[in-house]
Amino acid sequence: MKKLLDLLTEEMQRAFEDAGYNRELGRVTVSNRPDLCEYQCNGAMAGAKQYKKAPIMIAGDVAAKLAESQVFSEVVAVAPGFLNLKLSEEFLLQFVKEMRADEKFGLERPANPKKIIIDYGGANVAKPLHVGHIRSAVIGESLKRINRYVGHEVIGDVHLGDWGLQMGLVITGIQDRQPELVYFDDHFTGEYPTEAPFTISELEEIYPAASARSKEDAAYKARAMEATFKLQSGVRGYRALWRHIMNVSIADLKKNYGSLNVEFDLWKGESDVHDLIPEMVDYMKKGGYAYISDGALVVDVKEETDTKEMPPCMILKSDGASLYNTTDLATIMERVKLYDPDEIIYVTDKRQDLYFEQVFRCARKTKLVDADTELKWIGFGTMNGKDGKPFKTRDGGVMRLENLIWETKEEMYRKIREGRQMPEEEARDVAELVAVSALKYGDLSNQAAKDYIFDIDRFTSFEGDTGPYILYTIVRIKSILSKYIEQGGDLEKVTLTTAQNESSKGLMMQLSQFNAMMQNACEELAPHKVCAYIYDLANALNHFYHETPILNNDNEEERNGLIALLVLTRDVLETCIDVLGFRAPERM
RNA sequence: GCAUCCGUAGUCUAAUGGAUAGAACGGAGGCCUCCGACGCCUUUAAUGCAGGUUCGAUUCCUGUCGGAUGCACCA
Repeated sequence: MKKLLDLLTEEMQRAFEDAGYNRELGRVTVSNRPDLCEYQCNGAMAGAKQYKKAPIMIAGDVAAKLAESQVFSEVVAVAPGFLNLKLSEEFLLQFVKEMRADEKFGLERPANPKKIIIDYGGANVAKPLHVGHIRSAVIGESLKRINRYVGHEVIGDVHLGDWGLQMGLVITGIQDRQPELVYFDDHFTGEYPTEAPFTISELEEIYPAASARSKEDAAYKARAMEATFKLQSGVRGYRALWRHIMNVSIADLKKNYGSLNVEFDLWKGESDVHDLIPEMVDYMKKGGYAYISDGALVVDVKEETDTKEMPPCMILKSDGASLYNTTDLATIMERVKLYDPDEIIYVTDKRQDLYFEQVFRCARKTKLVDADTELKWIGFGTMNGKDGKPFKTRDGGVMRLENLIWETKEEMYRKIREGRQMPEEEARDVAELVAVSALKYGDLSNQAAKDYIFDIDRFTSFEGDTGPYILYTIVRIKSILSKYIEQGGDLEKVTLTTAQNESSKGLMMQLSQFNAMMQNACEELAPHKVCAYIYDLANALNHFYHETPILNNDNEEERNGLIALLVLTRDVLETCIDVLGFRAPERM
């Protein structure tokens, strides 16, 4: 189904052509002066030079050709040359009816659906998620859902940090605590226990302790590096222990991500490409791409047009060890081999800008990916505290994601309790849903690249541009609809009718923008556009609700038409929050 | 030092080169015998600075000031 603006533009272009002007001038946009008109066309001004004619004259000529239009109910040429447009109610009704009949509300399916891998999350094994992980998870999840909704095949990969020195540190830490474990007995040949010798909370103590010690104690660090080496070279006991660390840690990560409605299709990590590295390095050497510089193996990625410094992409450190670049490049190689994606999207901190530029250039130069595979990177800004500095706990430490979520839920629970009578258990469940909406909407409503301030009071407020406000609006609609059903109505049997007042027309016009908005949000990888849209839609709904008696309307046909409009609004809102990655309760 | 990104009401945030820069919070005021007032309506206030391109610039270009970030053996 075409986009409303395209239909309006076609009509306008016909008029420009009929009036003897270039049809390309007839582009219609949503009015930015709603007090004057609903839509506008500025083409007459752009054409003034070309035709050596006053813009208002051109606009007048075009307006005359639209006097009988079925699309516009009003076309006025105003100084200096704007065409102010009002939409025909009948035309709008037809459009919204078609939209309602379509499973995806008029969103066009992509001509060539792409296979897209999204690499997001950034979790490390054996380290708890902290607030720094929230943006990648929330933005990545939304991009996955948006692309999937639009019709692409999307694979989300958490891409764990599960193979570096950190694993050696954890293993060494475990060895210190429990040196008697069979995993450290080189002569042990039997089956290793199926039960992990530690819990997640022990694991979470072990890593920071070991990490801190290694920074002061060189001998300890050497032991950790030794352990890392033994793990990577396949020592049986170390691999078995590593497996336990992975299992315990992944179970915990799934729980935490799950509480944010974030789900990954793949739980791959750096370890998965370990065996590919020698092959890749060999390939890069043989291809003449990689050379030794200061002892390290690097690939030059400078281009002549560069204005910024572009250090070479390092493949192996001077001690021969691999690093982040190595596994990321090997992962690209593996992904091409296993999935042959059309596009890979990385969602990371924006500080990694230069790094990904290097990796992408290196992957292209060395032909790990072919020319038509797109590599994209979305860099997001920092989540700051109210002081404008990176978010910290009250005592200045790094806050765990779990605690942030917990605090938000508690705050939400408190607000729900003070505002409504609701059974304890339901209040808890609702608080959870609303808290997730508060966190995610608070994050996603900003452009990803910008830093933003995490303000729990603002995010959890039911007023203003917040997740809870959106949910409130949905719940409000649901409340009327269930009353309608109680009164014997049937939601399956209602049909849209022409707009009965300005506010219902406004709501319909807002609804009609859905397909264009979603397509644009997908192309630009911009969840904040979905947020902006549903905020406007929620406002249009509340305004409409206030102006228009619905259940109290005595005319049955009109009442049903209004109910149909509510159903459509609810469905569109719920579709949008679903792609943002949260859900609405039935009551709140 | 070099480079990248970003500077919009008191705060937070939006705007393919188009009209009087759009919202939110906060401030001021109004609306519940009526479908959820966690709502609605009115009002207050902003493009860091200086140039340039353009009929027209928050948007493009140059300079400048301010902030964030990056500049090969971390991820």
